[in-house]
Amino acid sequence: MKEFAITPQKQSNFSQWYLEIIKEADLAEHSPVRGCMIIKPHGYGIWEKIQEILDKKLKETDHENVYFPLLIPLKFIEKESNHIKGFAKECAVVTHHKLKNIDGKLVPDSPLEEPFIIRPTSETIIGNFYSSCVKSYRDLPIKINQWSNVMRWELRPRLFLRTSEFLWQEGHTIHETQFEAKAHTQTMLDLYSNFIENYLAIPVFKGLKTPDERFPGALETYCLEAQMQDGKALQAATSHFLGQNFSKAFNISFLNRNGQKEFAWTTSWGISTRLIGAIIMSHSDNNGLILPPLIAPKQVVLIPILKQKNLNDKIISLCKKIKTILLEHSISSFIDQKDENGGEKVWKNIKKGIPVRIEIGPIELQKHNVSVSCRTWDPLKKIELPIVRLPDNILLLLKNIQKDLFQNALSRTIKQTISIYSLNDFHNFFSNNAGFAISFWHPNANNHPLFAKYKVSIRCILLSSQHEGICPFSKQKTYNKILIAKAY
RNA sequence: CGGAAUAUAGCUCAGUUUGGUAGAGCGCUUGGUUCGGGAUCAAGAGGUCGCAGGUUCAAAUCCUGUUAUUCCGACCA
Repeated sequence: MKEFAITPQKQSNFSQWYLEIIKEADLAEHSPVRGCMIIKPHGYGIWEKIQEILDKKLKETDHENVYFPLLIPLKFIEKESNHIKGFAKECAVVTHHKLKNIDGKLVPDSPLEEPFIIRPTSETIIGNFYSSCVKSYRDLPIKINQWSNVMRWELRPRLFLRTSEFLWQEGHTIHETQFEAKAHTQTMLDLYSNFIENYLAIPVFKGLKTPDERFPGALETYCLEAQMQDGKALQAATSHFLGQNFSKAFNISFLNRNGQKEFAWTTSWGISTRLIGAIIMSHSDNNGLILPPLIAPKQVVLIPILKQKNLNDKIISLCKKIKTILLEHSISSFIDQKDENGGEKVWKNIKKGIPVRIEIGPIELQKHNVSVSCRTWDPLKKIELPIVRLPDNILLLLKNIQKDLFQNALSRTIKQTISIYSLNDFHNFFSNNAGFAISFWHPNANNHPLFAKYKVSIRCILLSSQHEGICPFSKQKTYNKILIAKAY
């Protein structure tokens, strides 16, 4: 037996380990198109769970789903100057509308009078539409959401973390007042952090992006930053307060309660398939993927052990019965009936990160027991559970796995996060450690050369800071604290 | 988009220096013995060597171009 299922181990080569997890857990593959991935059933199943849970939360908070076109007229992007600056460099452009056959080769034909871009985000096309819908304060607020794909031409793609095409959810809201819009930006940030911590079991820091890292066209960009097992930061969600920038660019105006014309206040916010990368890099080990039960497409795998032909039918029907009983308790499961060697089958399910494994063979049949193992345990450890009250016990195990994964990720994050108060601390920490440093910071502080030296950046200005201190970069008094880290 | 490395069977790789009939292990198929921790024996299938040109009697091997992947940088969610 191999010592570990995954080679290389995460301690020796984290990025290769990450790619190996994706391969061994059968989540996704490269496609013939550079930067675009094929998301396979197990990987897409995780995305569907994310969609299912988040979609419900969005609807509970009075958002409605819509769909806008993939193609956006070029002139829309030109209307907001910061927006152009941010996205012009990474837009795929559609310039022709048919193909011509020349000596067996197809070449683009019939240029479009006005080219389209493939959406990198939809603020512009949505803004354009709502300019004609919004007439009165009575029309507001408008709270919509879109599940879609977007394209941002990437120079260095990585599966799930940075692909040219990715799947996401983009919410857009239009409000009567600045106060309401700002509050909504915060509400969505909170909704995301609850979702990511409680379902994906990933602890996050809430923060505000510095002007350099802001969404192009936003007045404020809020974010959630999570620490991966290698100590690097991954932005897990964003929420933007767009002020009146887009409403002015697209003329979203209304008559207010005093009968005066006013520009609306807008927000946008999103999460993407990148979260799947965050799940992998937060929880997985050298035996493969580990999925938090609340996000696992299948929470339980039932493995029939077919040794004696006369008992096989009984074992299979017991598996089916247990599957039904589990489903009645909202536990998703599947029977792995593939004709494979038992050990190999077990390892495949370990690598895929299925939270709970149940084995049922002649012994279990006789004892009215099942053998149960959790993905977070040693692969060899098994316990016996009676079939009566099985769902309650499984629910408890799933709950414990979910809790343990969050606790592990949290204690690791805490362990790899320190407060620094001087340039010397900065130097000492990053020359020896991977992780997060928290420091006082004054907005007037210049970009200090230490950031470049250690290839770290300001991930965000933390929302939680309350006390006054001295910024080590500018020596000025400040209430701001920043999170400093290497970033994905 | 700059720098470096790689591309040969489903996977991991040898063969390239010195041009001469395409190799191994694992996996796959079939049959046997097995099966409660990545089994084993036997037989078999499977590749115009990333792609396009060029040199040559002859190219996986030499030359030019190109594409993809991995890592580093710049850029970004």
